[in-house]
Amino acid sequence: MAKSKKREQILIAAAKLFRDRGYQATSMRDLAEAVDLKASSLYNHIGSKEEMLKEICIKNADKFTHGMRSIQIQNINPLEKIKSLIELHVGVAISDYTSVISFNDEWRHLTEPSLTAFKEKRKFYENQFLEIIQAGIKQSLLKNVNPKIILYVLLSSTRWLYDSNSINELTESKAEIIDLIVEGIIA
Amino acid sequence: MAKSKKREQILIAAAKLFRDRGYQATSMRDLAEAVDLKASSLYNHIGSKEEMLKEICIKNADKFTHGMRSIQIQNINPLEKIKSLIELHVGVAISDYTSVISFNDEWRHLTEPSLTAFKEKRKFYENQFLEIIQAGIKQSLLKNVNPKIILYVLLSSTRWLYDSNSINELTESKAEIIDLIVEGIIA
DNA sequence: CCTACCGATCGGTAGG
DNA sequence: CCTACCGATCGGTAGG
Repeated sequence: MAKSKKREQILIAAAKLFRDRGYQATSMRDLAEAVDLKASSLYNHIGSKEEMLKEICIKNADKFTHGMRSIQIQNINPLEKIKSLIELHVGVAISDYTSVISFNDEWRHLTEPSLTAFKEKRKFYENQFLEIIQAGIKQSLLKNVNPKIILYVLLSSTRWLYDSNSINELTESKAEIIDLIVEGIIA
Repeated sequence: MAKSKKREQILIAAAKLFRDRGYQATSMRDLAEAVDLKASSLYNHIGSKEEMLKEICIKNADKFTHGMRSIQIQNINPLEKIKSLIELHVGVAISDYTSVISFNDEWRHLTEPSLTAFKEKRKFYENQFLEIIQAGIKQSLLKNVNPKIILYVLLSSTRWLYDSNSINELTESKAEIIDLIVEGIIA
């Protein structure tokens, strides 16, 4: 097997273990076993345990950054942009639900300078999101509520998608999920 | 200091460390230092590291179970019950945001039989919640959407409250938060 | 409540 | 890619 292929396999197994047990509770020996290797052999493919976490976190952060960029340049109103952003979140969660949890919960185990780099990426994304919300309020498209509250409610409301065991049965419900979050639950 | 008082102090410090660093990344030596003790002395007050996690998780689970019970017996329609439940979630998060994160994220580090006991408590709560949602749909108070999706969106939409640094500035916004979740973000 | 210490396990390296 | 091994750290105990 090509070296990069094996590396890819290791990263996928790592993301899975990080999701199931958490970063700290995953040992390099666990990971080695999952890819049929001895622990020491992992280091022919990866630099360190943290390097894998960093790669998973940054890769996911970039998905959101790129999604944001392509939404921002569209000629649609802030409310439509928000709907697209929620769709982005649902889409990323569904397409790669093993690694998106590291992005959400395990990033705090990064050490400097990766930690700051990650947090800045995230902050940048949230600020862009916030600007869209503020524009939406200004145009009376959104309720005149503290924009940060709207942001946090929106960001968290898709956070069940990747630790639900029922993710498979729900992937076709994207439109319903967006509708619930945007328009509420009332009939 | 009375023995139970010190124990209480240890549990509060533990909840804080579990929230900030995660259960696995918190060592008994870290915890000891936080309460001005040597690691071995902790064991005069607590049985084990996991016992503390269990206590924190179960204590929080009980808050939700009790809240659910008092809401269920009220003579109000399903939609009003759901609003009360969201208020319960916001209230618990605000009143004890250091330990509610263990309840949400760190419980998976429990071992048997505590793990099953916890999961059953949680399942029971979710089932009760689900029944209220189903009744709401039946009475055409709620959108006719997969009730599980509604449940998960509701449960996750308050999950930002305890890892936000801005929790203090938002505690007065309880009504706005509930309104956003129930009625959506559109003006 | 402390000092002293236990076996187990950790991430990672040396050397081939 | 493996065997063999490193120092560090872990949760927890003995004994006073």
